[in-house]
Formats: sequence, C-alpha cells, structure tokens
Amino acid sequence: MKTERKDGSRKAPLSPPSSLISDDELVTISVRDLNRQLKMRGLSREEMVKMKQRRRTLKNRGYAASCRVKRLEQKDELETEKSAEERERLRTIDDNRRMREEIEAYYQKYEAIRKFAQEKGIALPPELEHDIPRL
Amino acid sequence: MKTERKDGSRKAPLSPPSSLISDDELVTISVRDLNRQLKMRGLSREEMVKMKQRRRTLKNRGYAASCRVKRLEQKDELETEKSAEERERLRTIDDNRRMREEIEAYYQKYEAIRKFAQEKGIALPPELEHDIPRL
DNA sequence: GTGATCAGTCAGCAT
DNA sequence: ATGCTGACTGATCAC
Repeated sequence: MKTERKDGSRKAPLSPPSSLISDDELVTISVRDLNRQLKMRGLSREEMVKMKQRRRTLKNRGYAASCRVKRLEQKDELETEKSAEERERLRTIDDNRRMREEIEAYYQKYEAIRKFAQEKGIALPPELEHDIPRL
Repeated sequence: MKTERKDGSRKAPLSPPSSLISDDELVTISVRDLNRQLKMRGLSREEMVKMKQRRRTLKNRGYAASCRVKRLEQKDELETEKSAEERERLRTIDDNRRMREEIEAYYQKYEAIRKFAQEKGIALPPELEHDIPRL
C-alpha cells in the first residue's frame, strides 16, 4: 500500500541560481511586461530566449497539474453518477416490491368477492364474472 | 479537437547509438543473463552501471504505458457500469408502469363488483364490504 | 529487483 | 501565446 512521501519537497526542477525573476513572478507576469523587464535589465537575446523557455516550462508544469486534477474530478464525477443511478435503481425496485403486494391485495379481494357470488348463486354481469389473467 | 500525429514515430528516447543490445532485448533478458552478456563482452564497471540504468528506464517506460492503459480501462469500466445501472433503472421503471396498470385493473374490477352488490342490496361479508385505501 | 504511480518535462495539436 | 494531453523520465513507495 501507499503511504506518505517522506519529504514533501519536490524535484526543485529548474530555475538557474542566477534567476532575476522568481518562478512565481515569471508565470504570472504578462508577456508584454516580461519583455519590458528583460529589456530594462539589458539581457542578451540568448538570455531572453532562455527566459521565455523557462516561462513556457513553468506554464506547462501548471497545465500538467490542471490536467491531473481534471482527470480525478471526472473520475469522481463518474463514480458519483454511478452511485446515484444505483440508488435510484434500488429505490425503484423497492417500489416494485410494494406494488406487487398491492396487486396481490386487490387480486385476493376481487377473487373473494367473485367466489362469494358464485357460491351464493348470484349472477354477475358478464364483464365481472371472469378471472383476470395474472400477469 | 485532437487529430492524429503527423508522424507515428516517438521521441526516440534513449539508446545511445553504440548499443550492443537492442531496447527490446534489454528489457526482456533476465538480470542473470544480462550480467553474463556484459561480462563476456568485457564492459567496464561504469558501462555496466549505465546499461543497468538504461534497462531500468526501459522498464519504467513500460510501466508507465501499463499505468495509462489501466487508467483508461478503469474509466471505461466505470462508464459501462454506469450505463448498465441506467438501463436497469429504466427497465424497472417500465415494469413499474405496467404494474400500475395492473393495479388499476384489479381495483376497477373490485370496485365494480362491490358497487354491483351494493345496488342489488346484497350483503357482503364484512371483510369484503369496504374499499381498500388506494396507495 | 520489480511494478506502480506521481510530478515534471517535452512534443504536438487546437484555439 | 496559451492550454491541454500523451508519452517519457526520475523519484519514491510497496512488495
């Protein structure tokens, strides 16, 4: 079975030590502002490209996390819906059982009267004198 | 929406060009046989370690694939079960509808006889003379 | 050592 | 550019 991670810390993925901007800022800032910041600090074209790539990677990290959360949510949703269907099904089956009892009660009542009439020699109207076929 | 990969080829992940053993062999062979092969070919300790790591990575690749397949299968299973529950529920509801009709038929029959008796002034046994409360 | 799963990375698709 | 997802990798857990 699975337990907890000994260490909650993750792979401390990228971010070169010489980061001028924190990961958090970098993913939050707009492209426009980022360009401005980089220009102000006088980064070389190559450094700009590197920074852009780091931003993209950080974004991807977030997307991956969202993707996993979404998958779990959809799974939970499916399970919930399945349970709801099952509950409904069982409830309906129970309704069914009670209805069978009700049918039986009317059937017995009807049969009792019919036999009573037959024994007393009372002629019933034709539509009442025959048994209803049991379903 | 998602379409097809233009190119079925994958990232050609590892396998240094100078591979003495193909990926397929490497994951298949037993550790015992692998050691024998490596010894026979006279690989350095460092090369041995590299090879072991490559083997582990290849194994992991397979595990990851299994894991994804399993996830999909479980999802499909859930969806199938949900559909089955739903079908059953609808079927039961339909049974229910038919039973209601049956109840109504007996009820009408019973009521008709009871009223007939009442009009003719025929005394019914006490257990037959009263209406059954409708459920 | 083996298998499974998580989080991160990258490729490729769609918007 | 942005967001998503499949596949791959390394870390880490259980056995």
